[in-house]
Amino acid sequence: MTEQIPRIIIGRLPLYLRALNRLKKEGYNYASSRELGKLLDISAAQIRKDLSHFGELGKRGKGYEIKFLVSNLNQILNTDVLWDMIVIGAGDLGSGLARYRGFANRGFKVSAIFDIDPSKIGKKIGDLVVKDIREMCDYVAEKNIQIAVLAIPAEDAQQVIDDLVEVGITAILNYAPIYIKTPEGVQIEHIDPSVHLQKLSYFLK
Amino acid sequence: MTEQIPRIIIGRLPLYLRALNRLKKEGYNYASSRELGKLLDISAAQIRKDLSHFGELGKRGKGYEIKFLVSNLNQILNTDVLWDMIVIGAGDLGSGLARYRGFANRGFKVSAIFDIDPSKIGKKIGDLVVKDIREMCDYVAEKNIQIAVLAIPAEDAQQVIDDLVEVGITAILNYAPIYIKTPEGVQIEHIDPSVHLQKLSYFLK
DNA sequence: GTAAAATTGTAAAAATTATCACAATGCTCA
DNA sequence: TGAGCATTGTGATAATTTTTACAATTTTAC
Repeated sequence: MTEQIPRIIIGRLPLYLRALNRLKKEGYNYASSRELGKLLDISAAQIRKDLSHFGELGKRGKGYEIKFLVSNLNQILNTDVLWDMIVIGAGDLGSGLARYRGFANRGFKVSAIFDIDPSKIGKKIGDLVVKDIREMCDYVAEKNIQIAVLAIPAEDAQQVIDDLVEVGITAILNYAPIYIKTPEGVQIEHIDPSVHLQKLSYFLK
Repeated sequence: MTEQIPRIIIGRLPLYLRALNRLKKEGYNYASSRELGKLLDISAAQIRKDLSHFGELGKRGKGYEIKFLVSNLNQILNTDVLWDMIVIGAGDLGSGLARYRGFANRGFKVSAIFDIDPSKIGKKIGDLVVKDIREMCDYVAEKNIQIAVLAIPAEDAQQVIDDLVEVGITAILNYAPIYIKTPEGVQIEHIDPSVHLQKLSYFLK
């Protein structure tokens, strides 16, 4: 890829993928940009333009062959393989993530979960056993893990991130309600339900 | 407010608020747009411009008085009151949300949790007891609830939303991995960890 | 086999969003 | 008290993102 694809476009690709997989499951073989747009509340032109960055993926007069487009999007997003992730924090959220069935068919797998609390270490969560956070760095280095999911209190987040980056983590999904500094080249996404709720409450009353 | 504030600006206000509250806790009384920007990785000019939509909230030469700005942002976002919310779905995620301590000081409170599964109904989660989903509509109508958090499988989401909107819900935080249609005036935000992870995995390898 | 309909891919235009640059103002400190 | 410093608020400008509009192409229906 010679040109740099804007991040805002990358952000929409997973939505296209999700919608396409749903249509596939419902038995469709083709989807037009108009149908897809209606399903996602995104303009058809935008979908076409977004996809056009990655080649001519559609068929004039017919639309996009779902299987083909799904395969292409998975390749673009690097989700044509299964990425091992670690979860840090075995509270309600971390446990939920470790047990979550929804990752597998999206390209991800929780391969270990860590906590600092001795009362949680050794506990079984789904197929996993909570490991001591002191084993975290060795685990990441040894298994060559690239993705970490942070489900720990805000005050511990920066230190843990620093440690993780040191041993090779390059992608972070952060549930701690705090902004975290990462070096160039380490990607981070934030999920804070309160932030979303506050966006919503602006419109209330 | 006569002019319409762009949604993208509204979306940043909760981040400002979160950073300001952190600074306040650390003992600061004033914050400049430059300091705030550094903390959030947002340009100082953008922060100033965003805030300028709501009046002259800063002091030249000094910065923004944190207490004053926090109070203003809370008023703008309607989080100067505590909103009762309901959570639908008492799985790992729903339970985690019901127990989550982080909502209270952000303006929200889980006031009830519902599930369809008889084995979950009646179970205690934190201070709450899981209610039968058949009571959901009456509860919303009677208590005048406006915010619902959806933590149920994708295939059930649209029907539940339709029911909720019918009885007066106007803001939805959706954890179901699916796009959902809502009528004009009903605001919705989506959280799907796989979508975030796929945005990250684009940059891997 | 042909005409009408459907749909993509994409240049150009429009709209939106972010940055720059600086006058205006208040603070700090000798 | 006044000079210098810091910082806001904001027009103007730049960059990015979205929409429009349509030629090119394929499919569909008769």
